[in-house]
Amino acid sequence: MKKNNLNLLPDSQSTVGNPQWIAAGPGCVMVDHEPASASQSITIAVRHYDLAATLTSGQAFRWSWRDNGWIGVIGGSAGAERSRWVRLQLDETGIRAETAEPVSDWRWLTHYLQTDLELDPILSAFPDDEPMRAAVNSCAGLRLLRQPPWECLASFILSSTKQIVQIRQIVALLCERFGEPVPAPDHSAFHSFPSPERLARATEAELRACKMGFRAPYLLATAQAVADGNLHLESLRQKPAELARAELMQLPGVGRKIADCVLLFAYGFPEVFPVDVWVTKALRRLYFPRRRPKLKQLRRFSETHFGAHAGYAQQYLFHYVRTKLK
DNA sequence: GTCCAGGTCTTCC
DNA sequence: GGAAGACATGGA
Repeated sequence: MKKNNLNLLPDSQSTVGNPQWIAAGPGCVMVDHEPASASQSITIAVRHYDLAATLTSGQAFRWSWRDNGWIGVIGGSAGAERSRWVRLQLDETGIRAETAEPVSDWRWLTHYLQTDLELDPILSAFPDDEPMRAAVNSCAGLRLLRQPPWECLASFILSSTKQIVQIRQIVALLCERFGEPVPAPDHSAFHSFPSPERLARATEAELRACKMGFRAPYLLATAQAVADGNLHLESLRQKPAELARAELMQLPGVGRKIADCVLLFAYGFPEVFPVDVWVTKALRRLYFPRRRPKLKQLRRFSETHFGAHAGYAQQYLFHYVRTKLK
């Protein structure tokens, strides 16, 4: 995986208004923004943030590198906030963000990117062993995003036995066909992630036409469950991880692994450690090279070995094994 | 052409 | 409870 070098990206200037500054990240204080200072660009001061690794490490599936920036659409939670087109660039001062329309409150972005999170205490809490040292050294600055639960849940239902590049294709088709248009520069076409209500009205055949195969009935039934109020995604935030996981696993097509991805990438439960084929490979190769522990044994090991920030440790191992140990 | 992909579900023992 | 096979599709 190609990493962003701080010196690679040009420090282009905004053509609309003056950019705002947010001081964030380790040792910095978040500045509160009042509606009076609406702007279409901002620079968020961060340290230890590998934007490329973070946006391409299999957490989110809608980011693409174009015109010297990372283009994406960030949606709100529970439909309460609109979706916005955004371009991100990393330079020596931080993450520069551009939007298509003026923004007065940028917390939707800093929350998504988790730019106010101090990374060092998390890395320091990892177990002091060779695999973790190697994983951290190979992708220092990798972060966990905080995604809208519905988009995260639906995307990971589509992820089963799919390569990340294919998940991206399916999600792109789904957004194009069922999402709402989102304002973007030059009248280019971007769409929101479709709501559960919209997908609940789709037919299985329409969903299959997005190349999701046998996952179509799972996505449809889950969209209907959420749209009908049988599962309140927002209420899961307040629950213990075990209860939230059990509720998610009631949904069709959602097993332990997909539930854990949602708990980690959308709700931010720090101790949750999703075990997929790559993490299984990493754990067996790095921690049990002479045995071949079963999935259940690996889960038990991961629950005790990686500590309070096991979720972060998992993402480092996942990215490490995918990019360096293939 | 074959293998495999950020799995889950059903069936069978 | 655990193993095995089915499920769609396309990249490598």
